[in-house]
Amino acid sequence: MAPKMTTSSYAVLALLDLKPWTGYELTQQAQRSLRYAWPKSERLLYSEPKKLVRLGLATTHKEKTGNRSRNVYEITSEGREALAEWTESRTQPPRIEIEALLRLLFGDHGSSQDLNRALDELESDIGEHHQAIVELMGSYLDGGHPFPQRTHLSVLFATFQIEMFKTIERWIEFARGEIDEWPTTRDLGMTPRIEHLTRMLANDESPTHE
Amino acid sequence: MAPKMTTSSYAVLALLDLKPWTGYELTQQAQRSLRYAWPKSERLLYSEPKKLVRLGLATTHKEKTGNRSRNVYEITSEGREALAEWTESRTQPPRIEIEALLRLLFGDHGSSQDLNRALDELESDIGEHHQAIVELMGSYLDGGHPFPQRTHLSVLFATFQIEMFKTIERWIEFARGEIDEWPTTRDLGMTPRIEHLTRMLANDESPTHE
DNA sequence: TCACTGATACTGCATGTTGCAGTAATACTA
DNA sequence: TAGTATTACTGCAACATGCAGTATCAGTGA
Repeated sequence: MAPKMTTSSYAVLALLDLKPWTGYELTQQAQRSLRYAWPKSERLLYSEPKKLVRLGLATTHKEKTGNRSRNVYEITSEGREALAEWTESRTQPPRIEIEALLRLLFGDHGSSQDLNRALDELESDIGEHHQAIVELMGSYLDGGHPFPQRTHLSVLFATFQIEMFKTIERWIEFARGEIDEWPTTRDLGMTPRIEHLTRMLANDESPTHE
Repeated sequence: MAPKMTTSSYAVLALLDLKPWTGYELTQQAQRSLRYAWPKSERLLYSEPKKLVRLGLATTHKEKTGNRSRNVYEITSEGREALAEWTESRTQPPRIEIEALLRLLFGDHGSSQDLNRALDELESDIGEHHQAIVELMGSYLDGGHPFPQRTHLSVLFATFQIEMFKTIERWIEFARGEIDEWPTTRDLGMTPRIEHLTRMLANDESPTHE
């Protein structure tokens, strides 16, 4: 049976539309630039271009550096057609996995220290990415974009990430403040403060902007 | 070999710590309440409690309604111990998959109409969830929380979701405004406007709050 | 009362995806 | 010249998803 084109297949195909890449370059590039929109494992990123070749959407040939060879992949015209079809299909709904929030939801199993540690870890994970994006934007100003004519797309995407990261960091601060006021993590229930927050949320207001 | 405890295993175990559930109830409950922190398929949520039983962290027995039986799962004391260990482990880094943003990154393959459609779809997906949370908060005010003594945790988590959804919706508006000014999606590159945005991002400022 | 729809209550299987271990050449550096 | 880091992958077991399939039960309208 012909393998199925997944969103990840199209992501790799879209990269190949920019220029030919080796398998290794694809893994590096995809992890750098697509990580925040479509995070995929190195292993998969090595497999996808092979699938594209099987489907006739890309070609491959080996290049040699001394005694070591690497696979270079190139998009075909069928590949470009497939990309056009992708554009017409419905996007998949977003999917957000944050284990720190799962810990919060079951925060009454542990101490508020445990909860704060989960928040610290989330802050540190987000902070790393946040800083990386800010630095990337600095490098764009110095002409460091690998495809200068595509800068507008990268930058508009980067605004998304910065907004997200700032929102999460602001919420972590807010959450820490709330948890600090809790005498315990367990059986607190609908205190006046929590009722106030619930009422704001039910009116679609932002408690972190008070 | 003993199967490995994944974060999803602990998520189900944490639900079982609240009360015994049937397999079906677990799938429903997990999809409703955990969807935004830890989205998992129905199929997995049927499998996880069986694994917990194999590991001795839960017990199971069948209950009959007429001719139909269902599996009821209950946590064991070993299960409670395992939960305590989970609390001490490092949380996994957050993972965010948004195909609409992937489309934006490769937006120069299609028209600005295609791009706007991707944004519309994202807006509609987010809007659904957004509305559901607001309504859920309304029901909490009417005493509708299934575990009233745990309301504080649900509500603090809900503030996260509301902030996220509002941020994404605000960004979509912003992105539409930017794209509207583009004569084309292709080869725009570093226009003065894009340079202005890049400079703001490099200074860690929010262009959507201008 | 009887057909029909929708919710309950799952299981099996193919396929997609990840993590890890393993292999080996090349480049850099102390 | 030895040791480390980077390049450049592959194989495999295990995790996870989607879909089809099976069967019971509850409620509704004709």
